[in-house]
Amino acid sequence: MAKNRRVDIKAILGDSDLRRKLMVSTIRATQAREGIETTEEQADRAYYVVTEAERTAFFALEPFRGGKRGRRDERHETFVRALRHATSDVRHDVARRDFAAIDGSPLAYLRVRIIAPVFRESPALDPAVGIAAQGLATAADGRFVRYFWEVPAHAQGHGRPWVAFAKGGPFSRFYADVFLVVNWRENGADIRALGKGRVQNDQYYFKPGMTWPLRTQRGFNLRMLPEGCIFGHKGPAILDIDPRKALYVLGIANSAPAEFILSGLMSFGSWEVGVVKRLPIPKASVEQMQRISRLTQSIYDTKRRWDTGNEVATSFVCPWVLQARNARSFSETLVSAHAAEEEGEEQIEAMYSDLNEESYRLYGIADEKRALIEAALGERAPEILWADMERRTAEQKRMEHVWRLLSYMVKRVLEADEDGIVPFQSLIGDAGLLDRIHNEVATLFPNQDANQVEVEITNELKRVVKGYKRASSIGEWLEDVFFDYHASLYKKRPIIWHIASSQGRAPQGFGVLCHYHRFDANRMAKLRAGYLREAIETFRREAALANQSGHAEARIEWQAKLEETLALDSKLQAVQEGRFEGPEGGATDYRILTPWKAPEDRPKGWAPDIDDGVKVNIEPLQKAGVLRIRRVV
DNA sequence: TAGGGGTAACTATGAATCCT
DNA sequence: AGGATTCATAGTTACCCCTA
Repeated sequence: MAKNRRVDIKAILGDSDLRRKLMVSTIRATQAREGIETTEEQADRAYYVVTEAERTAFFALEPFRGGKRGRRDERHETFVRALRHATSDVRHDVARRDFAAIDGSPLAYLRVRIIAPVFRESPALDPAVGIAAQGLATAADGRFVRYFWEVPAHAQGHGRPWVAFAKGGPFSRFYADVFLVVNWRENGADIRALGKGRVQNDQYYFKPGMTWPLRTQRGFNLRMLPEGCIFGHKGPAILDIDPRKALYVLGIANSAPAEFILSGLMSFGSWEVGVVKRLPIPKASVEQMQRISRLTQSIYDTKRRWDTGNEVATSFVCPWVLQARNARSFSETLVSAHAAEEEGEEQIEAMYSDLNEESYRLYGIADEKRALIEAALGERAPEILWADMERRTAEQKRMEHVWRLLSYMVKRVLEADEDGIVPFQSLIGDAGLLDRIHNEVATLFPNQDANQVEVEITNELKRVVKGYKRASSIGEWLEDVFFDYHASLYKKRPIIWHIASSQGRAPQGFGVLCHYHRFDANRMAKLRAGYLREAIETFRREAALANQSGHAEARIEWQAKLEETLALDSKLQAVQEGRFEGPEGGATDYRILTPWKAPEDRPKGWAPDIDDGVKVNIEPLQKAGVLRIRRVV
């Protein structure tokens, strides 16, 4: 893709000579387009008048419009009086430089001239093709909103306690995963009971439509809203759309000319409902409509298909590298995953460019005006397939693929495990994590030699790539890198918890991975009485053995592991009991302190309520310092 | 009640700088 | 040199309030 940097506007405007030169030539060019010959001198004089004269007058005539309560329109008279300074509070003289400070203001008049015909010829989105409305505001998102992975799948869906919730989110046109859920027990009884939130337009909840993030600096971006979701105040929606026109509207609204029109309508940095309602939707022939719809559908499909490889998307199937076909080695797999991404991205770029072409045509905007619009829009956010990895190098993407694969294998191991607790080292009757990962490799790469794949994975992990911690083996990666990566992939709401006897990259005497969904009071007891007890006994035995056989160094090593693990056990005991001393919520308060629950309703000891979310439940473990990384939330 | 608006705070990122 | 830390910035979110 060609790199075209934007002109440094600030530098030009900061230099008065440059500014003058630029403006004088622009004035002459603009006049010439209207068929008026202008000499350099004349243009220079005009420039002097509007800039050096320093002030621009604004007249606030709106209050004199009349009409409403049978009052006469007095704007003319007021205007004349204001010219003579006969009235106050009507005329406002504003310094030119203040005016210029408002982003885009120099283009406002131009904008009106360009888009006025569009408004005359095309009906507004609402009510012509659908209705636009704000949605649910919980007023306590921390209490009512979760990432979908935080709550069990069987509790999610329309008619269940947790419902998919579209509330803005990162920039993405056409398609965006709805990765949040909102507590909608008994029709949102808890949210309504709190009384602070706003349950608005709920007759439209669960209907299919489109939604957009209210505030984004990267431009207007509309996406499909699947059936069965609730939409939010800051994630408003367009609903009740004729299904035959839905894709057409989605395509048009995401086009460059639509963004230009919308940005002319917005007064502040929000794509308010009122702004989107007024977007003119051009009339189109059946063929034109089909063409736009086809392009839109293709971009949507491509983006959605890509998301099936994203572990933290609701549509996840398996990571991208496992979707690669016909690869004979792991490194070929990586190459093919990258090729698939590049190909998809090229396709959506091309389709988006076609869509823009078609949209300009439908809006009746010809080349000359189009050039002005494109200049005003500047460089628009490109269509990107792997948005999380925008502006990353091929090396970084390659490493990300490797980490995602390992992450997926850990997830599978934890989900398959009967108690959801997997120790790093093998204990009696329980294979260690590394062995199980090995089995996963064999299962997931049935046509390749598992050992060979592991060697290749290890070679990848050894590479030095910016932003990725180097690891010299899969085991090291699992111990030192996995949890940190998992916590950031899962946006500080990890569901696999790495409990260890030491933090950071220090070698761990003892470590386990626990699946948060199943890590209840019983599993905590089992962790201590089973896994930890067994490790402690082993370390004690080995220390004694080493002592007997005179291996002083080995004895010291086993002794250190033993002490570390005993310390871990006593920290876990504090969490298990919900011990607290000192001030409430202080550093030595190891209770689960659900902020929205009264002290008597909070869990007693380690009895986490999954509905309270990861943030609240992981806190005591973090405080006790039993997690592999110091800070998760 | 619903739409609109202001702004502090948070978060991710990347460059610069410091530390070992 | 490589990692950790700091700082600045842009983009986004949370919270609160106003008004028709």
